[in-house]
Amino acid sequence: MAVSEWRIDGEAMCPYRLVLEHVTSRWGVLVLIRLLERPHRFSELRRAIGRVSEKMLAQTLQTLERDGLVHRDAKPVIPPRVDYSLTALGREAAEQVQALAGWTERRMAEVERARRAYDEARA
Amino acid sequence: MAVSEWRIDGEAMCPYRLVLEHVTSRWGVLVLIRLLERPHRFSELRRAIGRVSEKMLAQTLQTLERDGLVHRDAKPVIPPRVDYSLTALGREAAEQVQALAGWTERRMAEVERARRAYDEARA
DNA sequence: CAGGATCCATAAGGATACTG
DNA sequence: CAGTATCCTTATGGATCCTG
Repeated sequence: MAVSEWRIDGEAMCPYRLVLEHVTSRWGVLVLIRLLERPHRFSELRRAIGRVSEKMLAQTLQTLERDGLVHRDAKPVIPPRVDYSLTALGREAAEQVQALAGWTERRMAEVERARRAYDEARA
Repeated sequence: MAVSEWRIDGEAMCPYRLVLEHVTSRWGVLVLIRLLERPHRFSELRRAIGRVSEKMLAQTLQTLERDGLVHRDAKPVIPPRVDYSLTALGREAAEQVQALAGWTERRMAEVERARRAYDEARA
């Protein structure tokens, strides 16, 4: 399958929304946050994130690489070794994403309180 | 259909990831940014965002309301009038989201340059 | 006008098997 | 090990019709 076929976009959308969707995508968020900590190999990322299929991880990494956020360093050795790291641009994106994720964690208790109130109000 | 059935989550995931997915969801991002500007009625939001179906907009608003980020004010008049606005919590979330969206817009040119380079490299 | 209900197309995502 | 290819299931999202 060509890269262009599995891209998340069906276009016909302002281009910046697309990047936004890439970095805020389910696995994009988690990859960026992990790589902010340090570079990771493919299988390290898989284990660190957990419950991500090889397919989705590969897709996510390729999308982020194409957007210039992630750098892929494939060493020509056997067995293969590929390291992923953030580019300067990717680091900026990851910091924004982490800020949002951090806010979410900090406010989680309030959100859960709101949910209980909402659910009770119509039960 | 019950609210619990269309919720974005299939659970079995750490709860904060869920909130993160709500606020970073395709329409969640756009709704929060619009409401940061000022309160909107349902159909105002539809027009402001563009190309969102009624179903998706309603779903998104309900999810955000349940999470305590959006306040829904339904006036008992005919024809119905419903205003949506941000709660204090929602304003915080929206500001984070807007920061991310702002970064994306500012860096768009760089991302497109990276994409061209990527595509050329394998064409 | 603000949505709920229903039906339908497509896309996201996972499992498995396979390869350099 | 780091993916690709294939098949399959489920979820997302839109169109349409309906109602208070």
